[in-house]
Amino acid sequence: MSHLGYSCLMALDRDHVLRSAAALLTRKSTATMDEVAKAAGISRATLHRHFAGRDALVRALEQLGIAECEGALDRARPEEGPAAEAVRRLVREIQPAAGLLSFLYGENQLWEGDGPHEGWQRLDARIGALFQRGQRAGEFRIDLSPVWLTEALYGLIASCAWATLDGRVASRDFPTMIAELLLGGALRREEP
Amino acid sequence: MSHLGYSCLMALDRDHVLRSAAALLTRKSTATMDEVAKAAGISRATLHRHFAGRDALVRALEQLGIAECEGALDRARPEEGPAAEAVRRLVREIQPAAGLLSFLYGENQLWEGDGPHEGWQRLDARIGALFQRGQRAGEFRIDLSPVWLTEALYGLIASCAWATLDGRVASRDFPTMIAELLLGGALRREEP
DNA sequence: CTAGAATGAGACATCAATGTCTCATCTGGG
DNA sequence: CCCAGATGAGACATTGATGTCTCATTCTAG
Repeated sequence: MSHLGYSCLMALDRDHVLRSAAALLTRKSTATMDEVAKAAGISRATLHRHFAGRDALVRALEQLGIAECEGALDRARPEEGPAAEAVRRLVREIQPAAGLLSFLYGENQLWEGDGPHEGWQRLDARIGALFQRGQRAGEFRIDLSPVWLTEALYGLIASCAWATLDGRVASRDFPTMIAELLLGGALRREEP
Repeated sequence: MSHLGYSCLMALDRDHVLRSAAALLTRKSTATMDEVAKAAGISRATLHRHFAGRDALVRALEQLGIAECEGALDRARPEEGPAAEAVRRLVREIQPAAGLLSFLYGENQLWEGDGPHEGWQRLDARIGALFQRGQRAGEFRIDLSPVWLTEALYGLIASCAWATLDGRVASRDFPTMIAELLLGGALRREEP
């Protein structure tokens, strides 16, 4: 195997391990390094060659989660068109990362240090700006702060991801359930 | 100390320990038995005299959480008046237990056994029935299932409890933020 | 006051997860 | 074919939390 081929395979492996770990930890957040290794189909020794320890693994998953969110946000084009439509696009794009996000959301360890990772702050700011744009445009009500709307979006994503895991919500309904509740609420609208 | 007096004091202590533990674990869900004991102002030995182990402590907290929820639900009179008002009452009554609930919500360990505790099922059913009543009365839209609305309520409570802890949401806004978002959503209503 | 009950402090063994190490084996490129 | 790099299997020590135990001290009912 050439040096180029080697690097390439390592990178592929690393990504595969990361995604397997995300899938497992989504279901069982206390899984052992041994279980993570088995889930990825590699030995514990190799797992340690990729990630120095559990902490490093979680940090890598955090980076992955941030990257997926930023990608989803980019694809959702949050500055474009009505804010409500942008929110719907965002929820749709973020669905594949929902499991990983709900895991990270529950890792209090990540939020205990000297403030959250810079990446989360940037995401919070971008999503908050989207809600603020909707408020300025008169689309969104102004008595719910952008900060709270952002937080609520995360909470709904985590709830729905979790409810999807054991079948209380169908996977195909994920985008609708979240976006409709967040935007329109439970109250029935008056028919015009 | 008489046998009667003994039992009484033990019960008081037990409740105090339970509530201290809830307050601590809300902030740091991985707190040690030692930290829990210190937070309650007792020694680790005494803590073990009250609760056989960490598992027993978490189970007791689960019971407490269920009891607090049922109490809140009772006081909210979910069968009375408009469903939307009943939801608002429920959110208001449940606020004091929000921290404990968000801790329990994150303890995946509780949901991994042979289905969740019976108490949660009963609560889910009661809250689901409230949303269903609202749908039948034409108050709530029917394209969001009662199961999802119940799940979303839990998610919003957990998010808001967490956001309250580090000051992103003011404690006094808790009931409004949750009820308004859940019921009305982010979209601005047309002025009649 | 006195005896029994409860507590606090700490020693101690246990246990599970982790991190590190070695070595045999496998694989692919030269 | 041969070798460097990667892997898997497993041994090993370490660490932190846990559960159990003892004993001295404190407190309170009688």
